Amino acid sequence: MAQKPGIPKGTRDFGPEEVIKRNYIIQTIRNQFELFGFLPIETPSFENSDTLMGKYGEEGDRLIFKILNSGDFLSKVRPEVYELKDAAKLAPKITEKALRYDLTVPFARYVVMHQNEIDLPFKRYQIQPVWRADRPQKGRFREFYQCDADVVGSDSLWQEVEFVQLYDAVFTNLNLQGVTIKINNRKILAGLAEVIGASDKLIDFTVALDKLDKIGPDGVRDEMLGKGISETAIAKVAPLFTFTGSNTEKLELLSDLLSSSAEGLKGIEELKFILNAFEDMSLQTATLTVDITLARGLNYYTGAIFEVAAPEQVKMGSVGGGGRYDDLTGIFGLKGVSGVGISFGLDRIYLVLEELGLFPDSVQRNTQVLFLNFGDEESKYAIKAVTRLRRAGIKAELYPDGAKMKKQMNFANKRAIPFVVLAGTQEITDQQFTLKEMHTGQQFTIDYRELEERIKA
RNA sequence: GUGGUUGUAGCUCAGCUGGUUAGAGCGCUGGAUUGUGGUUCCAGAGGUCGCCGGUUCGAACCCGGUCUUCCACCCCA
Repeated sequence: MAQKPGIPKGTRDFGPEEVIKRNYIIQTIRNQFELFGFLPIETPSFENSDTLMGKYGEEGDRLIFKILNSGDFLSKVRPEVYELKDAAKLAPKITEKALRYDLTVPFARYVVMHQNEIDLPFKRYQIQPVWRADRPQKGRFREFYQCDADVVGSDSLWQEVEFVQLYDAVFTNLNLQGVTIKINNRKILAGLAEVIGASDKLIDFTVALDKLDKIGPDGVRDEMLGKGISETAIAKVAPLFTFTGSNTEKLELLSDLLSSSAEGLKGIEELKFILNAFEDMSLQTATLTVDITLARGLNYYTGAIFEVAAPEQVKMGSVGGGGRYDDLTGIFGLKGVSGVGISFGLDRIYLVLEELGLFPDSVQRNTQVLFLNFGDEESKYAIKAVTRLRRAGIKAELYPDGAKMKKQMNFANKRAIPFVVLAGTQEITDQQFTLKEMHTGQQFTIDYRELEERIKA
């Protein structure tokens, strides 16, 4: 009895057309990464559980795919632990490995393990799949690709400036105009929480603030109240909820609000440095905007926070994110090494480009010429020409079977192959080829030289 | 993880208040056309109605469970 095949929830197969388009995006990103001086690394699909666990917060731990130990793993669990039937206690005993959840933590682990082999500052890029045990939605999968570029070992804010340029360069080269690079600073968020006396509720505060565009000022207020932040405290920062203005105006308002917070003012300074860099150096197609409500990845970011929003007409979550983390490698024992990096969400960029019809025609080009098969003798003649064409850089194929012409022509038609060559006994005698241009239906009987020229043209 | 939603031919979908052998369009295969595709015409193949169980004389249709899809929340690329 044959079983009905299927793939796990949130995973996908990719057909030839999709893979070609995905490769186009990856290649574009990779080109820019290398132009900016990043070097490639790869890390294993799975890590030791304790490398990953606890690095992404409580929510993150839940979303990490754990790998069941091999062998008779249950017999090694102490009976009293097993009897508790507490998944949180039992899991670490029976799942010592877990699938990679992002590329940043494995990179931090890599830096610490290879600290004596790498020269700081170290700029690396990494394009690999990651896995999350999330519930799938549009643009949200359980297996997806991240394309990360990070630099460790430099505190310079010029890195942040370059990452903004890198975002701009990639999206410009993908012909995706109108993306918004949102920037914020964790120190500003911390300063705000400090000023309103809610430093202990920093995460609740920022998570609520992050929802502003979704639930509105009243929604944010309600959520903050619900988390135990007082009415008077909220009133102090309420101007932020409704504030619109230029980047400079936003920073002015923040300077007032944060005048008593050293940390907050430091954050403003950092933000200003980055913005100043773009005063006489413009971006190509992206817009850089300060967004105080941006609070992603709070678990390890300590300075700048980035997020890239797709053009407004596309309903899609962010297509990229990143930020600075002053002490990421500290958890693995290497102190005082700062890192900053960004990530591109390949799968979401794909959906956006598809929706906007931005894949260039050239990425879909496949076989350019198909030689029909009229039998073994004729094929012998054809394959020689096929070989010559391939050596000339032309994608050429010989139909493998001596099937009916209708079938072979149909195949070329469905595959959208622009040229077909017919070479039967007559052509062989004359040392010619009959080239058919599928689009127009025109045919020419010509020699090899002209054949190659016409296909190239 | 919480709440909702979806599933019928390869694809997009019909299928009435439960009632014989479950339909259409497109696609597919063959033929009209033995060296000529796209158009046309003719014929044909293809479904245990997501899966398991229940109610019923009788279930694609009602009920329960489960898987899947999509959506909202949570969170995130």
